[in-house]
Amino acid sequence: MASGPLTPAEILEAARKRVPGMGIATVYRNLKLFLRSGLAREIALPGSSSRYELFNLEHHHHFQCRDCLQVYCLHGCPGGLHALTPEGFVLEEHEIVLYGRCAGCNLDYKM
Amino acid sequence: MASGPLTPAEILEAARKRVPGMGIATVYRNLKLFLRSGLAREIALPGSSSRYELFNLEHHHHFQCRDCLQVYCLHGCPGGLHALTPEGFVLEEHEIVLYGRCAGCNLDYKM
DNA sequence: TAAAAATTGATAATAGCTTATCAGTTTCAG
DNA sequence: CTGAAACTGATAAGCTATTATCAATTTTTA
Repeated sequence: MASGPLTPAEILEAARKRVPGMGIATVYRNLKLFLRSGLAREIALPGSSSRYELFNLEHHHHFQCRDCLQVYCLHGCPGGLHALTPEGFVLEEHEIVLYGRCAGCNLDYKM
Repeated sequence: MASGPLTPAEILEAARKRVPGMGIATVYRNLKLFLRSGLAREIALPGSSSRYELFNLEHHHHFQCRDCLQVYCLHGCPGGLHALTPEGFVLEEHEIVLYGRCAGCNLDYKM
């Protein structure tokens, strides 16, 4: 299980550990099917190409380390987002991304 | 004042109302300066190119309409994000994006 | 005001990601 | 088996967004 959503290139790299010789086209092809059928969703972050994750996971959010750029899944959700929604708007979904420094990079920094 | 963060193309379009003949290169050039000096920040959303907004605004978040794709600024912040941050991680910033239907599109839908 | 430096718009070039193509292979129904 | 349909990997092609280039113009400096 991945620690967070993956870019197509990362998906390819991971898949090749089980299916050596897989091509990037297959990744994009299946990704598109997964997205269309609602099995996966796209997470866009500044500075890199979109990442994707399976949509059968518990509702959660993400943390990107400013140092190693790794994206981690978090547990839980602060809630209270309806309070931000303007009059007349309908809130359907939301995405929260935290930015900072992960434990590993934070440690490196101190040494 | 814009209702939300703009793509480079939208920035160009807006700027040309005041400075006709401005080129896209100038937009990117100045955007890069703004970003480097911390005057502007980048908002990435799935499906479109990054949007940018001035960073001298009150802390706030965004709402994208699934219908017209317009991005709106919201007021306020739910807080409580430190509770999501794993042990050993350092939280520096965060971004919240709500998705749904804006008042205008919601109205159209009902008619 | 003259020369140097900085900025501009147009557009060519680049870069990166995504899709299309195609021949070879696999799957599967009959 | 057997033929049709679906799928595959490699790679060419396409597409967008961004950057580099360059001559012309504007601004700055002394």
